[in-house]
This record gives sequence, C-alpha cells and structure tokens, in this order.
Amino acid sequence: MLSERQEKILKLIITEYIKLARPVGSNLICKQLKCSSATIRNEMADLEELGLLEKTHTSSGRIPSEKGYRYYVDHLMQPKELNGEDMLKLQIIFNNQQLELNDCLSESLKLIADMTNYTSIVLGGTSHDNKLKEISVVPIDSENLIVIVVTDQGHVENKKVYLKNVSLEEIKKTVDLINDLIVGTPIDEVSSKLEFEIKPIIGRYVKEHEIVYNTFYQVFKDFSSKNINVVGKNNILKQPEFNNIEKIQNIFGKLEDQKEIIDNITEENNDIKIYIGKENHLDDEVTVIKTKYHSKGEEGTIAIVGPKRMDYDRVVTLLEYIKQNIEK
Amino acid sequence: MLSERQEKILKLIITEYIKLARPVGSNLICKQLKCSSATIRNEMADLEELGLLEKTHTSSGRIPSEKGYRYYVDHLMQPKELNGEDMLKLQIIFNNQQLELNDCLSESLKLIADMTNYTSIVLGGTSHDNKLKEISVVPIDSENLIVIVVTDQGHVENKKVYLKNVSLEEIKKTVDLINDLIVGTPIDEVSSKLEFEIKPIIGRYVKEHEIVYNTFYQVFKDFSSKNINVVGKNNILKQPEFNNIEKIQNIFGKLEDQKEIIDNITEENNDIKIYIGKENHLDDEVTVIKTKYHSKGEEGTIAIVGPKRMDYDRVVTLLEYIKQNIEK
DNA sequence: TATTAGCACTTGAAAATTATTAGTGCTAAT
DNA sequence: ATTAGCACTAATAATTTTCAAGTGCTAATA
Repeated sequence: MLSERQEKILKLIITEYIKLARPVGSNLICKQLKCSSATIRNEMADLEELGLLEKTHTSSGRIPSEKGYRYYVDHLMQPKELNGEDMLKLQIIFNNQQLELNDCLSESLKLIADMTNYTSIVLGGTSHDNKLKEISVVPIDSENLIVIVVTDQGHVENKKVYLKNVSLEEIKKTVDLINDLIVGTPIDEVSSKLEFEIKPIIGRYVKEHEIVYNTFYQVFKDFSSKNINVVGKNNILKQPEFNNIEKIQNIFGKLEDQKEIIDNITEENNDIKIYIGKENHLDDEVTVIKTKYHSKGEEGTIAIVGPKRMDYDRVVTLLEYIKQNIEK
Repeated sequence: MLSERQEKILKLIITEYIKLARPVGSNLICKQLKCSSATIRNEMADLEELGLLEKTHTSSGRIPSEKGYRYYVDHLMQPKELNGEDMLKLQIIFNNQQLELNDCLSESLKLIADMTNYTSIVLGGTSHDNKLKEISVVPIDSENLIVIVVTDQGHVENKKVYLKNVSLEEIKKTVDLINDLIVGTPIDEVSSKLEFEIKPIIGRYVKEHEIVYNTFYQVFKDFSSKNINVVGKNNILKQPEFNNIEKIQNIFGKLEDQKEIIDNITEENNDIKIYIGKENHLDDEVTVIKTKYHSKGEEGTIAIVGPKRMDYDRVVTLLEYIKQNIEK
C-alpha cells in the first residue's frame, strides 16, 4: 500500500511526464511538495523498488513504468470535466440530424484525433438489432445486376453480381421469396435462414438454384462484415516517442492491417477500458483506450491509440462523452 | 546535343543511382565502358555543366538532377517488357468477372504498390457515360428514408435523408416523376434537369417542394463526387530518401488531404505522364507517374508516387498495362 | 587531339575524445 | 524522519581524429 505522499509523488511524476515527455527529476517534484529533493529521492527509490517507476539510465530522472501507469489509471486519476469548447464542437456534430450514425462517429473521432494528436479508430458492424427490411435487384445488362439490401435501421448495402445463364425471372422469384419469408430477420441470421428456408424451395422452382443461392449468400455475408475507420494516423508522427522509422513502420503497418485491427481493437466490454503497453497487442509503445458502443442497429468499438504517455484523463472523458451521445 | 558516349554515361549513372540510391563515382562507370575513370570524370564534369548531373559535395560522385531525369525519360529510357510473373498476377485480377471496375482498379494498384514499394492512387469519378437508371426510396420510419440511385453502368449510391413534415405520398410522387422524366440522363446533368424539369412541376403538386427538391438535389450532388483511394502509403517509409520525420509528415499530410490529391493528382491527359520533383506540386522529393483512364461510365486518374529515384521503366510499363486492361 | 596515369586535395561519415550537465545515491548532521 | 552536501554516473553535445571515396588538375602518352 502506498502512503499518501508516495501517491502524490507518483501522480506528479506521471502528469509531468505526460506533459513534458522527458524524465522527471526530484527537483521538479520537491518544488510542488514542501520537502527537500533528498526526501523525494528516497521516495522515488522506494517507488522504483515497487516497480512503479523506472530510470532510463543510472543518473536520470524517473519515468513511469507500465505498472506505474496502471496504478495511476486505477487509483489516481480523476477524469476532468469536458472543457466547454470541446463539448461545443462535439455537440455540433451530434445535433446534426442529417448525419447518420457512422458519419457522426467518424466526424467526432476525427475531431478528437485533431484535438488530442492521437489516432482514433471506429470499428463498426451491424448487429443483431438490424433486421432485413427489403431486398431488391436492378438488372444492368443480361449478365449483371445489382442487389440492394436495406435494413430497418436504414443501412443499405449493394453489390454488383455477375450471373451467367440465369433468367431474370428466376432471380425475381428468389427475391420475392426472400421478401416474403425472411424480411424482419436479424441481419446476422439471414445467412442461416437463407440456407434452411430459401434454399430448399428454390431448389425445386429455380433452375440454376445453386448459383443463385450462392450469390445471395455472398451478398449477405459481405453485409455483416465490419467496417473500419482509422483517423489521424499521421498524428503518430507528432509524438516524440515515435522518432525512428522502424517504430513508425511497425505501428503504421498494424494500423493498416484490417485483421490486426479487428483482432486487437475489438472490445467486448461496455465500460471504457485502458490497455497500456504490453497489455494491448498492437504495439508495446502505445496505449489503447476503447469501449464498445451500441446504437440502433449497430454495435462496435471506438478506440483512441496514443503513446503510453497519453493524456488519460482527457481521453477517457472524451470517449465517455461520445459513447453517451451516440447511444441515445 | 549530347554525344553518344555522354548519353551512355548519363543513362548508366541514372540506372545505377536508381538501383543503389547513392552517388555514382567514375570508377563504377568506367568498368562498364572501355575507357579510364579520368575520361569519365571529364565527361561527368561536362554533363554537370549542362545541368544534367549534380554533386552532393565537392568530392562526391554524381547524382542525376531533375533535368537529368527529364532527359532520361524523354530520350533514354526504353520501357521494359512486363515480366511474366507480374503480368500473371495482374491478369488474375482482370479476369475476375466478379470484380467491378473500382475493385479491379484498387486491387491492381495495391498489387503494384506491393511489387514496386511505391504508393499508388486511384482517383475516380462517374463520368458523362453514366446515366440514371432508376431511383427508389425505402422509408425507415416517419422521418427518415433511404434514397437509392442506380446508373446504367451499375453504380449504386444511397443516402439516408431526414425529412420532417413531408408525407411519403409526396415523396413517392417526386420519385415517380424523376423516374418518368429524367431516367437516361447522364448523371452529371441530373442536377440541372432536376432544377428545370422537376422543380417547376413539384412546385405545383407537392406541398413541401422546397425541402424535397433540396434533398434530391443533395443526393445527386454527392453521387458525382470523386472517390479517392491511396494504397501503399507505408511504402514511402521504405525509401531511403524519406529518412526523416519532417519529410514523412509532409508527404503523408499531402496524401491524406483530399483536396491536395484532387488538385495535384488529377490528370487530363490520356498518355502516361511523368512529373519529376518540382514538376509536380505534391512534393519536390517525389515523382508522380500518372494517366487518365476511361472505362464504361467512369473516368479518372491512376497514379504512382515514388521517389525521384524511381524505376521509371517499370512503372510506365505497369501503368500502361493496367490502363489497357481496364479500358477494354 | 583525345585519353590516361598520377597525385594533391576535399568532404562526409565514423570513431574517439572531451566537456557539460542533469540528476542520482549515500553519508552524516539536524 | 528529513535534509544538506558531495562524489559519482551517464547521456548529450561539441570537438578532434581517422578513414575512404571520389574529385580536378597536370603532365605524359597514343
């Protein structure tokens, strides 16, 4: 258990380091606490012993260890009020009735990326709440047509498909069948309904049923795939910890890799969660702060990626605010 | 006018520099031409006099100047045959009937980015050839609906719109009107037809005609906006000329700025054009090789961005090949 | 007259050297 | 328990040294 003074010192070191990005010495601290630098040094040595602080070399000041940051976010930080200006800018986005959820999210996360100089990510997908509302086809020429799928939440997806040797008649039949039988089905269950309710019927009435079935199956499969939006990647270049090309290559590579993002960013927890350094699997040098959101027919993750030396309080406040706003 | 030997030397210096990325000395050259290094040095001095070569410092080897590269691409380079493996990979993409133009383009440019370690850009838009085929609306709830626009080339665009105090009746009326009167109109002319043919009519029959008109106007306006796809941005990090954060910040900034891309990448010429260093307005350190393409209802630009020390022959060949393939 | 051998000279890059400075840990006094 | 005082450490920056690559020029040569 840390003493009150130790907590004060740890907190000061972390906040100073977040501000200045260089090791914090005992002098800086002792000015803000009424005691001598020697006392601070003793305490610092203890905190290092406990694994909460680190040195970059024998005679350097201290920087927080990952354990130190962890202690800070768990016990020491007190999320700030959202500053008025930030809130105003965000409100403009949320109050714009014209924007649909996804635009709203990307707009606000773009804003956050700008404000904080970190990188933000929206990882969204349609959820169980999204139910099939209507499917229609528009023929383009004898071999190509567009399939359009609309959900009750207003999501639209379209796909151009190439169908050789299939008459428009038969496709229309199938579309009518889908509109009759599985409208109202949650979008993520459509595939299976397609298999068990549609496939057997068209098997009897439609000549090229195998091809037709596969086509529609594919359309719905694509529909439920996730969409990924990474904003403010270039902000990484502004962070002093990313001062060499290799580190940049690594993190940029990860941030452009869909699989990497889906695997490492997706969050199943509804609280705001913080993953510091090795706690996330994206990059040891960064912290990821993220949360799952639900809104109408969609659920997904919003995340902020920044250096471990991140302004935790502010990011948590911002993320919380966005989450609240999109969920209502 | 350059002598034959001077051209040989210039060409060798450029190709070697492209390969090795460091200044080329007289020794390297004299091994490939049967004469002494002293002779080469004399010639080099002349080529420098002419502004075709540069030194990085008094006693360094030579690197090509922008004028040197220009001379090379205008007079010296001879586009290689496309190597079999590259061609095969590209053919797989082009032969995939399932892919629509846009996917085809981004897939192949992604491939090129991988093969060359440069960055590629597709800047596409619907063109005059794209004609309105059908428009439909799907109501979501009392105040929101989806407008879906399909063109004869198979482009689909949808937009969720928010319409308060407008009855579905009136919207349907407008949609029918559009489908009756302006189907078949090139997509980039729809806006004006909307104004002169639809607006006057709904002005008489539709109550909230002002709002309805504006909504549809907006839908079509969004439709014709350009889509931009930048692939392989991270490859820039692999180029030795981009070895400091500032340069990277600059070029990455440009490549993420839509306006910057539209202004500086759009190409109106149907040939393959090469813009070296200051000739392009993106970044003095890069060369942009690009061309305009036309395919079905779409036209746009495909471009490759790399260091001035770019493999000109190969990129030109690849771009030519892609252009040919998408245009047929 | 064009080419070339030879050599002094220049420069950048890398390695080694030398301050300088911020900060430590420890000891002894308070 | 706290603190003043001081020897000590290591990074950073500045300076010097060494090294290799490559030039330009001169004079000799074919």
